[in-house]
Amino acid sequence: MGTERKRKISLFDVMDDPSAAAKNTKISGLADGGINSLINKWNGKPYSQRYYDILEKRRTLPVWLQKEEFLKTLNSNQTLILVGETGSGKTTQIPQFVIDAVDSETSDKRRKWLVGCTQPRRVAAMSVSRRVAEEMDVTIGEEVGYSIRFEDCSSPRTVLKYLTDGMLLREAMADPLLERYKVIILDEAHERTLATDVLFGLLKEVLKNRPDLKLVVMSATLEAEKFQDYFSGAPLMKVPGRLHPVEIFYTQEPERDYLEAAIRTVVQIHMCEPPGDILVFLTGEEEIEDACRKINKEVGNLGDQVGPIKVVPLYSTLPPAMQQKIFDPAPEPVTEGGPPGRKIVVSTNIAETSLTIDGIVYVIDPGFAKQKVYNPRIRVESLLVSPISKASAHQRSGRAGRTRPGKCFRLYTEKSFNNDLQPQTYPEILRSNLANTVLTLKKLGIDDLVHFDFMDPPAPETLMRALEVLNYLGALDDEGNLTKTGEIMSEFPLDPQMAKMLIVSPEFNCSNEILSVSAMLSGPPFTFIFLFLLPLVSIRVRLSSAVSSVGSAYPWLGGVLIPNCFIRPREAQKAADEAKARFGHIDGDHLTLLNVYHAFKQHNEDPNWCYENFINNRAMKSADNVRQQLVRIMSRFNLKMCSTDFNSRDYYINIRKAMLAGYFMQVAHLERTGHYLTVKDNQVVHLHPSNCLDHKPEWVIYNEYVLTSRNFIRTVTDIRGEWLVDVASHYYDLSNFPNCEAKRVIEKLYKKREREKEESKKNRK
DNA sequence: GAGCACTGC
Repeated sequence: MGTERKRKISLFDVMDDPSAAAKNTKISGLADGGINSLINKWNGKPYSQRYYDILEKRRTLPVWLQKEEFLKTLNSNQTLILVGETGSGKTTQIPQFVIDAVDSETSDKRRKWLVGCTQPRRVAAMSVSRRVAEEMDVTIGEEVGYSIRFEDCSSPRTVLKYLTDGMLLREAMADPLLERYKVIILDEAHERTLATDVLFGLLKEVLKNRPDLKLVVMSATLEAEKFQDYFSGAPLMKVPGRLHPVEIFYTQEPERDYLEAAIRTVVQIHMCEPPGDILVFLTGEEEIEDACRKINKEVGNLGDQVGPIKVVPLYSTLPPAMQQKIFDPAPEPVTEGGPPGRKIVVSTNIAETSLTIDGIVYVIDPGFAKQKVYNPRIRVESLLVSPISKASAHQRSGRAGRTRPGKCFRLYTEKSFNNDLQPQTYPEILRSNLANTVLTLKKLGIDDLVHFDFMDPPAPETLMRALEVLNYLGALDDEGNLTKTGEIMSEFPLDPQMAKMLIVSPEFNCSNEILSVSAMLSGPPFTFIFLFLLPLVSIRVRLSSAVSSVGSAYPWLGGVLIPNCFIRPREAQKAADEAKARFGHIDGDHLTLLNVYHAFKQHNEDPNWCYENFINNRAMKSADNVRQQLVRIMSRFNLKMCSTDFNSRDYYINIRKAMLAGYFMQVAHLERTGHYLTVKDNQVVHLHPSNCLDHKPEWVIYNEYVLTSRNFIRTVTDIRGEWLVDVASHYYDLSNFPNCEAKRVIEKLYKKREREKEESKKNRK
């Protein structure tokens, strides 16, 4: 042991590693020369005992065995690909290796350099940076920090910053060469989020212009060679993970009903397998709740011959208190020495990627997940239950081997796994509406999108659609160049339509109200579990997420997930509906949301008021947060905050007109047949039953097009046909309009306008 | 009269 340690010391002492000296001190009792090393070079304070305790554990991480190799490779290359499985320690250790190396070769001790490490999720950026600050024995926000939307926890002293990939993209908009950074680490690159994919292309350009910048791409398996090709043969390093073996079982025959098969498998495991918790992957809330009931019933029928079970559902919209239950221990045996209890977690993909549950020994994988697909032709996207990828299946099975050897039951045949599953899930950029992304790219100075070096180029049609939308919104001119309006739009963390509606809202004298509506329509109202208690050694961050996120991938409007501020508990649906009706505005759902926001403020943001009115307090707080951010951006561009007099007839009219100025491409017309057709695309759509209108308006704008049991438009507001002609005549240009009822109506409206003009002329004469 | 996989600025 001693020799091994000494060997390690000799390997690392090039790096001026204080821990090496500390080891020396400990082992041989030599304080000599170790005195300076007992001082933390980052903050000049003596190391705490805890530092050494953690260091001991850190050194056992697989990645430490390759520290020297890593630094050598990094030293002689501008780009490096690092592949590491779960438990290798790459997310926490590699960035520390990097800052040590940069520090030792920088003569300028004023340290005007920074190392950035991106994460796809905020929680990861926060928790990992906290952990690393602890490991380095510094205060979070000082030498080590993080930066996420709404929270910049870093200082001028910061040398290592964890940030979300989207945040780095935002920084690039202001600092196109990312000049603050010496090294950028793109972590979880295999997830291929929209932001990471854009960063790939951007960094490839930046590296050409900045020979002093280095890039480390960290990923979990499989696609590494693809990354290598993309980054012109950058060296590849592999770090082993640390997972227990997981035995994989397939079914002999394809299962007809995966839900039934999953439940059957749960029961069998519970009856026949040794103790250990079960994780079942299903596709959605309803299915999960259904499965939980059935599992309870079936195991209940078995009586006392089996141990007690605790069945826990898990999906993102579950209230946090309920989510917390996944960490409860398995139930105790009913009688002493009786059959042991078992916890059964029935979860969506959230457990595949974002969340880790320790103690899982058995995984049941039916092989399906809900995935978003985008069809640029009809500009509609929908959630489809579809087969997962091999990478995803691999990640799911890995969930069984966190604490000890486990088993994974795949409810499909081995042949099907080999032949039918695609290796990776399509990256988000191929499944998304790219209006927002294109706007960002334009702002980043990338003019030629066709020749932009995407790792996976999106369909030309998707890019064309995006350019078209941006042109209609006035963000791009006819040559495709960013306009002044486009510049401002790109600064808003919103989809282009919404950004446009905000920018023009002062002209309609209602920017205060449009700000509130926008905030209510955006923001992250999602509930998630936040874990402060991190495992000492390995910090888990999402490994593979073949079935991973789809960002701004909504039809038409490209990217607003309605935060449902209305709570509707199963046991109090009627009361909840009545409460909602009290906020209802007959002209539409947007105005209803405005009512809710105003009421929330009038009641001083009181959580009790929220509870009594079936309003989601978290969603409201989030909306308020978003609103504040939007206000700051508005002020930055001298956009006036104003309101029409509430008692004026025009109060709501102005708001509706301003909304139309952004959302004129999302209009539906009520046909004489009694159903709605979307304008120009002529898709038959239905008002979503959640709407609060008391009538069927002839024209509506809608915020969301959802394809479920029918084609629904959700969050709709009544507008007038005349406004189409007034506010968006460039889009409602009749020479470029498919022949339909709506066209004929608009034609009449134009003629009416003409007549009015004539008359007013006459009257003036 | 219906339902929401998961993220991000």
